[in-house]
Amino acid sequence: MRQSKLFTKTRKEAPKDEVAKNAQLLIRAGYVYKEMAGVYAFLPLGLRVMENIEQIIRDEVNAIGGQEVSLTALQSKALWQKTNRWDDSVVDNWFKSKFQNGTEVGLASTHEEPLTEIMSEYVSSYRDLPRSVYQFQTKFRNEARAKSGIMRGREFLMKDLYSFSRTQEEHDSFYQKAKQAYVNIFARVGLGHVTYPTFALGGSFSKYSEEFQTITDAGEDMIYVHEGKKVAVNKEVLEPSVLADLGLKREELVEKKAVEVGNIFNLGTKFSEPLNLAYIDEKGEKKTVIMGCYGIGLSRVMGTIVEALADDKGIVWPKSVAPFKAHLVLVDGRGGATDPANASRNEADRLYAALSAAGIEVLYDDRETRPGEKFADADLMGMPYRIVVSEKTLAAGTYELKERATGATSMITEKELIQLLS
RNA sequence: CGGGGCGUGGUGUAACGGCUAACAUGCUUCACUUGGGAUGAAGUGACUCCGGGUUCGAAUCCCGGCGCCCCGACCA
Repeated sequence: MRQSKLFTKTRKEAPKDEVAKNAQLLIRAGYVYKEMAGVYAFLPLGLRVMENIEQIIRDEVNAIGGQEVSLTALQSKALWQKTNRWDDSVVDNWFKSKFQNGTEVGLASTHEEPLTEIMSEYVSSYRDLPRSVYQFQTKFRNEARAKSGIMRGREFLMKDLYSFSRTQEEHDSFYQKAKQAYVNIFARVGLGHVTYPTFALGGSFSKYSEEFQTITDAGEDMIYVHEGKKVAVNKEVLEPSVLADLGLKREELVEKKAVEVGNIFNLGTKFSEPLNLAYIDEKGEKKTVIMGCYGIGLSRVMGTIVEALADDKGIVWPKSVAPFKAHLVLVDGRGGATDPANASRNEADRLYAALSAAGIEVLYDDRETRPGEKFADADLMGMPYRIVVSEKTLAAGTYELKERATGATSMITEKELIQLLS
């Protein structure tokens, strides 16, 4: 994409009303737009990042048999009353509204109820199980206090996966697969080295739940990390009995600030019981379905990547999620865009066309501005590679390649470039 | 929801109760310049968050609202 055509622009200064690094950088670089506290719009570059994260998650969840759906944001009061989760004294972050005829509705903050209801329509025999179903959905939570930029919003995109099993053993087996999928996902989005499966408070059906926590100062949680075993324990369950249970020694654990990027809950029959999700087994007996739920906040993951990897110059995207793998930067020759004999511009145009023809999408900074501004913008926007075309590189017959994460530069031919970016 | 801070051109800031609300940046035009946010010139752009009040006079003081940020509580 030609940067001169991109409707967003970068800003030199951070907005006054943001303190969080993720929001400051994402707004400065034109990835997101703040609508109100805890509510952000995703602009072209930001949407591309979000879609990349989404695709990685989709890959991994499909690989363990997840079936994708899209449930509704509007929820009926009657359904949530069946599980006693409609009342504001029980769930205090509902956004509620009414139809014109007075019927009360809510905006979903999670989807256990509606999906369990749907499954009960289709599950009746042991032959119908196990199943796992997931979606990417905008969740609405009326947080008392939105904070930390896009990391804790009132409206945010979440992947929520739910599993339906016949027995505890069957559930446990899926649980392990889901956990491994999460490990893969966080590795692929570039957070593997700072993300730990973490034991936390369980729900009503298990001793612990598991969270995936990413180490960053922007985090809200305190966790205790065991580097060797690559696991951690949330402060909320850091007790001698728990440690003994997990085979961990307190002195081997290091305290770190972290943000919860994913979680896994054993739900047991908490929802299947009241909503009547059951099956008839081989012996003709009626059994209640065992459930689990597995969430990942995509916008939070995006914010966490910025927090964890950015440097003082700006964002540093992992290749897997970057809106574009490379930022092609033209250092203009004399005459700018209007000079047909501007060799640098002609060559950059040609290279851009050649890359496009090879199926490689890059962000092409063809603007008529000075090099310093372009380099600063490229650093801020954070594409993994920066390719410079200038009179200098023209004379050398190669291009300059700079890696955003390391700052390493090298000269590279067109052929090598196509290979690198394919 | 408790506590604290803050609302001024698009953005970031300044302005003793007193001149036409200043500076920087952005944007437009011209000149010059082209490897790390250049330079000069000319333009553009603000009911100082909203509503009341005090005062000869309010961006500034007072009251009420709304919004934003931070700490805490909360966080399926």
